[in-house]
Amino acid sequence: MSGEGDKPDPDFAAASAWDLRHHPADNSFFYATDDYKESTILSEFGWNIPPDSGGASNRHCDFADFPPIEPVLAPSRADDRVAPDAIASRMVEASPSNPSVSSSSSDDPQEKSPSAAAANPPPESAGKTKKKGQKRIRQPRFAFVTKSEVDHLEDGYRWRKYGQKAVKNSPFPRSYYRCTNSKCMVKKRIERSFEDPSVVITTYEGQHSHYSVGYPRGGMVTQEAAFPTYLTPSSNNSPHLPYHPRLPHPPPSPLQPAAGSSGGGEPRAPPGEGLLGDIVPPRMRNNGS
DNA sequence: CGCCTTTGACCAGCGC
DNA sequence: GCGCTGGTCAAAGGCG
Repeated sequence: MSGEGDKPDPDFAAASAWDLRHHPADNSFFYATDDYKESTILSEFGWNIPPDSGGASNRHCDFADFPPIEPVLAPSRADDRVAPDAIASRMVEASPSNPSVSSSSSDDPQEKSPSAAAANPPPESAGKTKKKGQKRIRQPRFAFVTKSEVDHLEDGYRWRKYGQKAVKNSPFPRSYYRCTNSKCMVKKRIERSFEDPSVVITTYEGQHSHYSVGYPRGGMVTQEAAFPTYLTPSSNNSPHLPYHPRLPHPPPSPLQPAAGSSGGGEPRAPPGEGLLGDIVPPRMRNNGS
């Protein structure tokens, strides 16, 4: 990372239309843009965003084509006061080739601690993760910056809100959600950017341990049932019928923030709302400096 | 009745 | 050691 913070990343320089956004509360970085060439740029990040997505404010992406989710940004609070440039440098470290990053998962030494069972417990104990005296561990995290009027974006999974906190330096509270699947430990945080209230920052943590969407009342729902209408990336102008993420076979897949889906997600989402739009990938590619 | 959100309290980690 | 902040728990209430 040395030196990365004081000179522009070639990729960043090329992507002049990108707007660096720093999420101070979590110390995460995002690149947001309205330029359609982002798809090309995103591909370099390992994200496959459909080029034609019907407008910057209602964009979807095909997460199913994503490579295995890589760890992320979001260093701990300890870095809160680090200058943005320095943080950007840390992001470079947050790559597979730099497992030293705190957010790394599989090789996180903390997983060997007793608390590992708490944060990554066996299925039968999922849901009751935190006990007094047990240490928290960080699952791999990554975030999306989306432009949406609603905070909670449909992503194909069902979530249960378990907390809300006021965020320092932000007038908007942060909401904490947990996957309702008892075997799934995935969490996500949702908050609005204090810089741009129209921007929703969704941070996923962990990997879904189940294949499809959640389990709506009445039993498990298959993907086909959950997504009766399949919209291709190029035809997803309708906000009512989100693009169906193509889930890989077989499961489980890496944490996949299935783009806009409504089936097993929240009970409902107002038409035109709650869909992942204007998605911006976290910068987690090693820029190979 | 079951699931969900809300909300205050509690805990852990970190900086000073 | 203290204070701050993020993250989580769990009870209570609401809703379909």
